[in-house]
Order: sequence, then structure tokens, then C-alpha cells
Amino acid sequence: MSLRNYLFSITEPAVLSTSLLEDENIQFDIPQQNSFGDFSTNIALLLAKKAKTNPRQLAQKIVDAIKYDEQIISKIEIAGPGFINFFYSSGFIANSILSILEAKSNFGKSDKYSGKKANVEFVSANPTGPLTVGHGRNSVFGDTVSSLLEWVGYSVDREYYFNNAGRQMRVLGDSVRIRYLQLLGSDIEFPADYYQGEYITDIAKSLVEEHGDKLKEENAEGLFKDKAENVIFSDIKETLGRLGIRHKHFYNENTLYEEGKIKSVLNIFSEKGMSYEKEGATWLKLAELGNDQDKVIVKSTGEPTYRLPDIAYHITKFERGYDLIIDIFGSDHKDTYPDVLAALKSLGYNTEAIKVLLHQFVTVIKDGEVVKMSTRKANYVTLDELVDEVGVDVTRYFFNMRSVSSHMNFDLDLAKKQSDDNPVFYLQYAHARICSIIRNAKEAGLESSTDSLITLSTSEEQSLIKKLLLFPDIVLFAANSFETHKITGYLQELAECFHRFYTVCRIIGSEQKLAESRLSLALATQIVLQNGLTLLGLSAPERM
RNA sequence: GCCCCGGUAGCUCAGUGGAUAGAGCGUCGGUUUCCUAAACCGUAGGUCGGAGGUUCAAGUCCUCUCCGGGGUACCA
Repeated sequence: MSLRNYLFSITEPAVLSTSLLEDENIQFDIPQQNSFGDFSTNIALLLAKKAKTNPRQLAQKIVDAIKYDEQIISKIEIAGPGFINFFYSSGFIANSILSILEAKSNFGKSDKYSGKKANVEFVSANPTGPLTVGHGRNSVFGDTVSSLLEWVGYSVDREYYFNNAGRQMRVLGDSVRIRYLQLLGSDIEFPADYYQGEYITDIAKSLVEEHGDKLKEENAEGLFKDKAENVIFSDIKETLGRLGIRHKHFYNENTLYEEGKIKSVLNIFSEKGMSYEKEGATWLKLAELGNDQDKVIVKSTGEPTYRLPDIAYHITKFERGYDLIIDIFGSDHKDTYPDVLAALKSLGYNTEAIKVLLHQFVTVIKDGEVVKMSTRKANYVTLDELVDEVGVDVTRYFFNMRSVSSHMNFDLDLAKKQSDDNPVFYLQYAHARICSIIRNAKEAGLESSTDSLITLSTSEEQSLIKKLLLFPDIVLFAANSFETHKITGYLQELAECFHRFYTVCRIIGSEQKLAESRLSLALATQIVLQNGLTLLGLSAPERM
């Protein structure tokens, strides 16, 4: 039982006994100041009005009714306007690290959602060019959210949705074709709105090498497009692979056409009277569903707009039996998904199961200037270049350390310059330090023991243990809110607690029982650091 | 016009309606006969964009407003 759960178990009956608890949830916060205890609740402040009494009197009444184990809780105080502050006994805290040492790599995991299936769709960039730093945020965040969900029991399928047909891809194929002709000496002009990137020329070069001038009469959509798609897609997968990201499914939009799912959705809309024809196009009655206005789902050219396959695609996710469906988009998709959700809802699907997580844009700053990202204009910094410069760990850490709702500034020069002094190294260093202690202890013949954990009583030791015990709560909280930056923030605080402990509390050379206990504490810290780093997809180095 | 996100220390950003608003980097100063100084300790730095309101309590919730970003297609 976590520390928080124990408090709930003793406090709820006490509050109930005052006959005041109805729908109020008892919250336990960790106060900023140690003098306010290990945990604090404001329940008396919230219920005072209902109880027609003042908060402090009510708090006293509740405290009097709390039955607790004095081995666990050392004291309960009322403070300020009516807070109830709980102090755990230091012996109980110290012995709690047993749970960490026993759980090992499972510490922090829970089975809260076991048996549930989740689908997390992310990256989903069409194969028109290399992944950029902008895609990096989506990729890393999506992968980490997936891991978080796995840690709380979900079975997670990572999915990549792509489209290798349509106008974009025609332009891509034609871009390669024109570069190919230019390489063969043609003075044909390269249109300004075609893909300007150098990778296009590279692909054209390899075609020249493979086929000579035999492709002069080929059209854009055949070999040129296919070659471009294959090369680009394998680059994308390689980049993701470097970051440790592997999708289980690559879902091709084309499948929806081949399997008749587009037609079938169209038929349903038509049968239900949800669509109509106007000016040669097919419109969906979104206004009736509470959205701003009706939107086109099939253009007058006969081509569907993106909404139609998106709807059909999400239907397949429901059909595939997912309990939780997560879509990770950049903020530029803000106005597209409400249409899809409204349509799905009207078809009887439970759209509560769909969570659309929008992340704000990454502003890349290079040489002191903002880089305006555009694949078409070849004005971008690729994700590969970023990984080359700062490494996998820094890249993953950086994209996970900010709330996704915040616009992120990514100063490349700074990231490079600070790579020796980066926050990720701070916590990796804590891990390496522990590994070093373990090596030295072995040499000195010191073995860890949990027989006298009660000797861990200094404020540095106690703070560290309390921080360690918090990990499962943080994981669950982060998973429920899909916030990976809660994990990076927590690990940062944990490393800080450890470094302080390390500075003040010597292990090897201390009195035997104390040394054994402190070594146990170091081992427990190593477990939590390693688990946290693993969850984020970062390495836990043994030496630095 | 309308919709979404942001505005908190010099910079980048945390901050469950709670007690004296925090961290990292940068400033300035200190710590090493001792398990890794990629560390630790201290210092300075704030009208939480602005104005109203709700509340015992507002950086946090509501209204209005200013600034920056994104969107508002028969593009995706």
C-alpha cells in the first residue's frame, strides 16, 4: 500500500464518522515545507461551510476520530487555517524501501488497466521527405506515452498511418523525374513548388546509376514515385530506429479503399441521410451534429477529402477492439479532428475512448535565427542531424521534458554547447555514481542488508526514501494525464535527493549496520532511476 | 471575425484552488587528505502580461483585454 493509500484508509472513516462526506474527495498533498509534514489534507477547509463550523474545529474533530498505527504515523497536526498535516514515523519510512528492493524492475508498474488494449497512433508522416526536428517531438512523445500506458497495464499497439497516393506523392515522383532528366543533361526547369530537398537529387542519382537513361519516357507516378517512397520510408524507419521507436503497424490509407471501407462508410452516411450532394460534391451534415458547418467528404473530382478516410480509419480502430485510442497530432490539426469525432459519434461509436493529444510546435533556432520548417522548401533541420549532434538520450529527454501544450524553443546551438551540462546527464550521473559505489563496496567486502534499515534517519536519507516511494504514484498520474514531463521532472528531483544523500551520508567506511543499510538505500535508488530511465527510453550508464 | 495553445526570475521552463511561487542554465561566492566535483552549499534575481470578478484561500477558476504561435479549404 502506498503512503497515500494508507492515509486515505485512516482518514476516510474519520471524516465519514463526522457524517459530512458526500461527494468530496479527500486529497492528500505533499506540502512544500517539511514542517508541514509528509502529507497534508485540506478536507476540513472544504467541508467547514457544510458543517457550519470553523475549519480548525472541524479539523480537530476529524483528527480526534482518526485511528492510526503509531508505528506508521508519528503525529498528526492541525495547522494554519485548518490543514491536517501527517507525519510518518522515520522507522516506517526507512523500512518501506523493502518494497522497492523486492519489486526491482517492476517497481512503478501497476496492473490498473491490465486486460485493456490501447492503440497509439503517432509520427504518421507521409513519405515525402526526411523526418524533421518538428516530427521529433511527435515521435518521442508518442513512444513515451505508449510506454507509460504499458507501465500501468495496457497492452499497447504503436501505429503509423500513412498515405502513399494523391497529389503530394505525384509531386514527389515528378520532382524526382525532373531531377533525373536534369542529371542526364536536360535543361528542363524545376518548378518552385516542387520538393527542393537534396535527397530528391540523391534519389535521382541512384536511378541514373541503376537504369542509365532508360527511364526518360517513364511517367512520374510509376518508378519515380515508387523509388522515392521506398528510399524515404526506409530512411524514416531508420531514424525512428535510432531513437528506439518501433511501430507495430504501418497502416496504409490505401487499405481503406482496397477493402471497400471508404465505400461502406459513404453508403452508411447516405442511408442515414447524413450526407447530401451539392455542386457535384458530397457533403456531410456536420452542422446538424453541432459543428460549425457542413464539410465536403467527396470532392467534385470524385476524390475524397482527408475526412472520409480518417473516419473510416478510426472505425477500423474500434473494430480492432481497442479500449483506448490515442491520436498524437501537431497543433495544426486542431480543427480537423472534431469533424471526425462528430461523424464517429453519430455512427454510434463511443468517442470517449478517443484521446486526441495535440502538441504545440517546436521552434528551431539555428545560428540565432528561427528556422521556418518546410519539407517542400527544404528548409528544415532533420531529426537525424539532431541525433547526430546531441545523441539519442538528449533528444529523447529534451522532447519529454516539456509539457506538450507549451510551445517549445529548440536552440540547436545551445543544445550542442550544453551537452556536457545537460539535465539528462545529471540523472544519468546519479545512476553511474551508484554503480561505482556498488563496485567499491564489493571490493571492500561490504554487503547490503535490510536488517537495520531503521538506522536511516537523517533528513537526507528520509527525503530520498520518500521520493523513491513516490515513483508509482507519479507513473500512474503521468499515464492518466498523458504527461511524460511529469516523469522527467520527478527523476530530476530524485537525482537531486540522491546527490545530496551522497554528499552528506558516506556509505563505505561508516559503522557496519549503517553502511549495510545505506547500501540498500543506494540499491533502491538505482532501481528507481533505472526504471525511470528505461520508461523514458534512455540509457542508464554504469560509468560516465 | 471565430476556435485552440502560450505569456511566471536575464534565458528555457515547472507549478493537483492552499501555507513564504520553484528548477535548470546564466551571475556572484564557497566546498575535494574521504565511495566519480558531470557533484554539493550559499548569493542575487518576480507588481505570475493587464483589469475586474468568484472563493476562507487565485499563477491556478470566470469575464473582458493586450501580445506571440497555430488553425479556420472541394490541402493533409
